[in-house]
Amino acid sequence: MSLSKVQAAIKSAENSCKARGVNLTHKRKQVLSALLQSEKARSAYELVDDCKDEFGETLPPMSVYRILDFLQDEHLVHKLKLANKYIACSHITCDHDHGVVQFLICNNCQIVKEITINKAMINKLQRDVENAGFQLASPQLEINCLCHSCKNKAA
Amino acid sequence: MSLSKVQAAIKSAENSCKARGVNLTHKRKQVLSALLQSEKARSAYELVDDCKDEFGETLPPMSVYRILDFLQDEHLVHKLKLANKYIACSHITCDHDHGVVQFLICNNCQIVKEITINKAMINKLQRDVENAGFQLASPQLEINCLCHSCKNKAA
DNA sequence: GCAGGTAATGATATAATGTATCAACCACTT
DNA sequence: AAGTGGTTGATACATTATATCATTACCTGC
Repeated sequence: MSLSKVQAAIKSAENSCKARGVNLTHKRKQVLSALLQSEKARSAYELVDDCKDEFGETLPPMSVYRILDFLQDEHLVHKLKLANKYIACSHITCDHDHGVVQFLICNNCQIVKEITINKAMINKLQRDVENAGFQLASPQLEINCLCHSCKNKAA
Repeated sequence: MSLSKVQAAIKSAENSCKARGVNLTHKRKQVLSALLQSEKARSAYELVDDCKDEFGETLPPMSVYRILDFLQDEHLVHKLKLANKYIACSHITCDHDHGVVQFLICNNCQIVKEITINKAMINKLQRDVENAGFQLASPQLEINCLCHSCKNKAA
């Protein structure tokens, strides 16, 4: 993401935090900024390195985990459990309605692509899940995939 | 799963391994058996304990990981990445066509439930994924959920 | 039966990810 | 300035997983 867009996203996140009465501190901004700038999902320890490289901040891993928890509570960051990595929520910069976003995660190189799928489909899935006595944790699925380039390499 | 069903599943696994020219050894059978008997998904280290408790076998974790890799290669076991745990493939005992099985995983207690969903839906998802230049690793999705009892506790 | 090879397992060390706990710091109020 | 709550640091440790080399089991041709 371009630096100017990152700036705008941080600004917007700052506002939404203020509105909710919580504090987007300097270090929380740095972690969020590192995530926004990254093309790929990042692990907590990668974010420690990112903040070191980019801001000269040596955050202990513990703090990064806490900050990630905070950012998740504020819906600014999403954890991809399939990859044990974190990404900035795409809606931060793009608030208009764009269908239901799904995460395609390459099992080989762990690159993440977001696609939108039919809402009717998610609704159907949701009904099936509820009929089984469960409840969808999120309409965003994490989907085990192989990306184009890894698929070709494997062949 | 009842013991007699476990026996039958092991037998069937033995045959399919023989057909493929690989060896379902004693210890591999024990790990598979522990998985089949378990109601829930098990971690590798839990399987170490299971084999100890049940067979008096003290397998080193390294061996369990290798055995799990083998069982996955033979499509006898599936790894749930969302939970970092392993389950026996349901088709081992039940080979007739029963639609597409999906895993519902409770984010709180990690109980796993399998439901079957419409094949048309999976086909549609598959097309969407392929249009994005990706490829489904498996038609079996791992779906972040909350189970009935955890949902009630949370309320 | 046994030398030699391959498959399977053991043992050890270590990496990667994440949590628990208590201490220190900082900002704000009074 | 002292108290208070929120934030961060430091340390220890738990859990999951991999790398590497040694050992054992089994089979095959002789």
